[in-house]
Amino acid sequence: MAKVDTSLVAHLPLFAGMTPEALDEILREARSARYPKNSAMQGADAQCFFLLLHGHVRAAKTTPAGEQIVVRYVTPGETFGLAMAIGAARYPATAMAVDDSVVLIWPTSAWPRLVERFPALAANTLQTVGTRLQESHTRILEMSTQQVEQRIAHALLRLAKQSGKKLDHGIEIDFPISRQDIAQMTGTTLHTVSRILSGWESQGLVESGRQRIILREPHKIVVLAERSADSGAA
Amino acid sequence: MAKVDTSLVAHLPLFAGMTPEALDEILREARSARYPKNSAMQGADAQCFFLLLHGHVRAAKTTPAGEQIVVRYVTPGETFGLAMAIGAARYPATAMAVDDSVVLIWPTSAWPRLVERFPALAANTLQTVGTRLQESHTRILEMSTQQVEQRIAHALLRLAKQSGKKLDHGIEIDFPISRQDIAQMTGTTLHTVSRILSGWESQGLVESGRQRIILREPHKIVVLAERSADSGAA
DNA sequence: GCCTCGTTTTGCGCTAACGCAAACTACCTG
DNA sequence: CAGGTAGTTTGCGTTAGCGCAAAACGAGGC
Repeated sequence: MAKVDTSLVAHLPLFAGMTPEALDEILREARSARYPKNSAMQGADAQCFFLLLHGHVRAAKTTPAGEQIVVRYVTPGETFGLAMAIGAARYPATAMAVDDSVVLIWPTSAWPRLVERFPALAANTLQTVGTRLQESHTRILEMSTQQVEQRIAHALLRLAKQSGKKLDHGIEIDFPISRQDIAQMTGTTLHTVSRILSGWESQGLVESGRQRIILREPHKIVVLAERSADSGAA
Repeated sequence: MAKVDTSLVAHLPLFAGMTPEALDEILREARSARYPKNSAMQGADAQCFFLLLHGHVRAAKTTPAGEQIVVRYVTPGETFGLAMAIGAARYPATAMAVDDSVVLIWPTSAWPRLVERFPALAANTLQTVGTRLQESHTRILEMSTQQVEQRIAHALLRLAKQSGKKLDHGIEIDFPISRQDIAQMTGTTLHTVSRILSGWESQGLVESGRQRIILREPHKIVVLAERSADSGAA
């Protein structure tokens, strides 16, 4: 098993406040793996937890009826599959690589030992889980109070912020994402997303194509996102 | 400052795996307070965190436009106002006692010390925050895929489960809750909630009045909750 | 017992968004 | 290069639920 270069991950919030030796010890328990684009990453029960090193991962939750929602897109440096840290035996969501991805993998069984030995690990994880909880609440707030157009605007701005590639003529979302995906992030249908993006495209706000979106006028999209339900159109 | 009886709180998940001495030491840092019905419990910045001993607390989040959503109802034994544990300087939500309530209060400043001294505290908190995160995701899933009637059914069943008082003719939700509150939990309007509850009432599923709801036929409400969008009506 | 205020109910019109269906397009495969 | 597949666009009819407004109700205060 190839050893992971600590310098690549030392700066991550997960490892904040840890000595190089501690980090080294933690990394020794991990193995790394590569997942090709569009491959599923998890089985039903939570035997591992992951740290994404490279690529992009989509975490989604499925209804009994088979409909899906996107819980989040994981970007490099983030952890996922933390079911066991919160005491769940099975993953609440499924993960799938949307791009060729590289991850570090720890067996779930290592977690209790690691936490006991390095309490900062629990504290750091608490921070990130807490942040995600707040983001969830924000999302619930948006779904409760905003129209679809505003929600899509917010979703795209968030994606651009966390995975945006700066171009000279805008910001491109740096992984393949379909209308359907955006619909599943905002609680609507791919049809509605398509209509709205088409509208934006004809106004020059975005440029988009097959699984590809470029924000040409991020500033104007911010305005759209913040426009309250009753502020008049056009 | 009156000392808190450890036996009242020793069994709480927050203190799982702690010695009586540790518990005692933690409780020594807390003070208790009583909040009358309908009083606000927090200022803007997160100077304290709370453990609810008695009563019921409503945690709500407000939009820039002044609309509110209910994040959750806190039941006795649960913590709230944990902003600092996740590194936030200000509360993301506001708390208000919906019943006469009694809480334990710790100063935010005590948290880092407590966590360092009792690592189990962080681990336990991680568990509860993680559980809440999952509940949030479930709520997002419901808002994305279910109709209002199903969402209301789920919300009431959840309330009944966590704060239901068993009567011989059903389950009563054990604190004052208005149509507006339910609307803010399910992402709809008080009008729609009222209409749906009226409908249920005329079918004998519930009995309700001013800030008061009794589930008369919990079983049938479960059926309603699980009915998928397309399953035909009556 | 009467008054007042907050909550709930209900009617009515409207529209944002869905759902279905069909056409179109880009990409990948053989 | 032809064919197939997955993603996207668009039209059209429908409707769940909103928004407004007014009335009815009920609880607590004076």
